[in-house]
Amino acid sequence: MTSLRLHNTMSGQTETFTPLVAGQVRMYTCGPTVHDYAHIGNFRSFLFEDLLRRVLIQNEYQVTQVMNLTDVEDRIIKKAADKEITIDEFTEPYIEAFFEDLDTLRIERAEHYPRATRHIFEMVSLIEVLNEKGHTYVSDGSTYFRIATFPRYGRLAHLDVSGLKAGARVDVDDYGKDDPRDFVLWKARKPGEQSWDTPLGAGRPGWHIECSAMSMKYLGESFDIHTGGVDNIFPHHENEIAQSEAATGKTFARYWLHAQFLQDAVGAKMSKRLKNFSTLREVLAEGYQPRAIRYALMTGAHYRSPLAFSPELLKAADSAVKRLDEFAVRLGPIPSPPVGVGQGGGGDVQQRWDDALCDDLNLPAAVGHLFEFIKTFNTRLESGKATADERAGAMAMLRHANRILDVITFPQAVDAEVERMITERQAARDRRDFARADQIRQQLLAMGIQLDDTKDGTRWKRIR
RNA sequence: GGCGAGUUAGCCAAGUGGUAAGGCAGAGGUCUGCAAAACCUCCACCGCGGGUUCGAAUCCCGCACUCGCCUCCA
Repeated sequence: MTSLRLHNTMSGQTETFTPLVAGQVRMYTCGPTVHDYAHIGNFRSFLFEDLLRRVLIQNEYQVTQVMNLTDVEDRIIKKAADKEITIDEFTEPYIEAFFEDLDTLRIERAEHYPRATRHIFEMVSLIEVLNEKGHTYVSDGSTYFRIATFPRYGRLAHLDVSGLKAGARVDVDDYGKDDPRDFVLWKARKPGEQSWDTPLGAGRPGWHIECSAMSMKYLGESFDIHTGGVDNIFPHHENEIAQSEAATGKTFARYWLHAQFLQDAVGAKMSKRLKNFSTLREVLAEGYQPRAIRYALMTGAHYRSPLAFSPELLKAADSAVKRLDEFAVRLGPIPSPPVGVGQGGGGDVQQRWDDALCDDLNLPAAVGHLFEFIKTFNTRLESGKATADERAGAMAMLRHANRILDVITFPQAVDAEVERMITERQAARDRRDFARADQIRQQLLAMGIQLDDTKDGTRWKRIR
C-alpha cells in the first residue's frame, strides 16, 4: 500500500505520515464556536476533517478523533447576557443544530466532542502548571502567558515575533496585558458575566487553553494530528503549542494540517463580519441537495486551495453526482457473490484513486481518475463487451470511491410494483398503444421513477 | 511593511522537467413510437518578460494581479 503523505504546516513540507503508535491515529480537529449556526465556510473545514478521517480509516488506522465545541467565548457571553439566559441555555440550540448539520452533510462522528464549559477543572490545572513553571503573570485578576518565556513562539506560523509588536491590530482585546504579544489564559470576571470560582480567581478561560487541556485529556500530551482552518494557525494554534509545550516539555501535535477558506462568489473570505456567508440551512432552502453541497465542498478544489462558493459550483456538483448515480444504474444488477475491486472492470483505477488520496488527500485528482474510468467503461457497456465480472468490478470500484465521497445513490433492489408497471407498459408499447404506455410512464414519474428506454430494454431510476 | 498561498479552456479544477486528467456548460452525433434521459466525439499555445535545459505549465530571476494571516475569524 502506498504510504500516506500529508502537508505539515509546521515544516511547510508534505511529509510521510507515521503515527506515534503503529496502526493508531490520535487527532484533534478544531470544531465550531457555538455562538450561532455554523456557516457553509465552516463546513468546508469540517468536511476536510471528514475526508482526512475517512482516508485514515481506509488506510487501516484505528482513529481516535476529538472535536471541541467552544461554548464559552466573548460573543457567547455577550449574547447570552443580552438575552438574560445562561451560557448553556444559549448554546444548546446551536449545538443541536451543529450535529444535525453534520448528519445532513454525512460527516462521520468523532469519538469525542468535549465542551469547554465541562473542562474548566482541566484548564485550571494546566494553567497552574504554567504558573509553577514561571510562564505566567497576573494583571488585574487575569492570568497571561508570557511569550518571552517560550523562545520557539512563532514557529508554526513562521512569524518573526519581534515584528508583532508593531502589528497593526494590537490591543483589540478587551483585557490589558504587559506585552501585546502575550495572550490571556484566564480572564477575570467582569460585572454581569457568568464566571467560575477557581484557585485562579473568579473568571473564565481564555480561548486557547481549552484546546490544550481537552486534547491532552483525551489524546495524551503528545498526539499525531491537529487540524483547523488556516485562520487558526495564528494565533490560536501557535498559542496552543506555547502553552502546551511549556507545560509538558513535549511535542504537542506532530502534524498540523490546515484547510483553506471557502470564499464568496467574488473571491473574498467568507466570514460573519463581512456578512457574505450562507448557513447550510439557507443553501438547502435554495433547493440544493445535501450531497451536491458535500461534493462541491470536497472536490471543488484541493483542501489547501481557496474555493469560491457559487451557484455554478453547486450546479456542476449536482450534475457530476448524478453522473455517478447513472453509472451505477447502467452497471445493472450485479451477480453475487461480487468480485473484488480490480478484478474484471476495475482495472488499476483503484490504485490511482488510492494513490491520489495518499498524496495529501488529493480528492480532486482521485475523482478525475474515477470519471476517466467511467468514460472508458461506458464505452464497453455501450458496445455490450463488458462481462458480468467486469461490471461487478466496476461496481466494487464505485463503492470503494463512495466510502470517501459518500454521495452516490445506488440503485435499489428490485421493486416488484415498478417492475410490474414496466412490464405492462412494454406490453402496451408492443401493441403500439402509446397512449397507455405514456400514461404508465407518467404514473411512474409521479412516483419519482424515471424510465429510460434503451436498446437493451427499459431501465429505471429514482430521481427523488 | 512582514509572512504565506495563488494566477491552467466560458466556469471549476488536476498536473512540480518529456510536448496538458477530470467535472460543468456549449457544439455535433448515436439511441428512440414520441419524449426524457443516457452515452460517445469535439473544444487550452498553462498571467507577462527574461533565463537554465536536448526538452518547462512544471526549475531560476524580474514584473503584474488576486487572496489570506499579522491576537479570539473554520
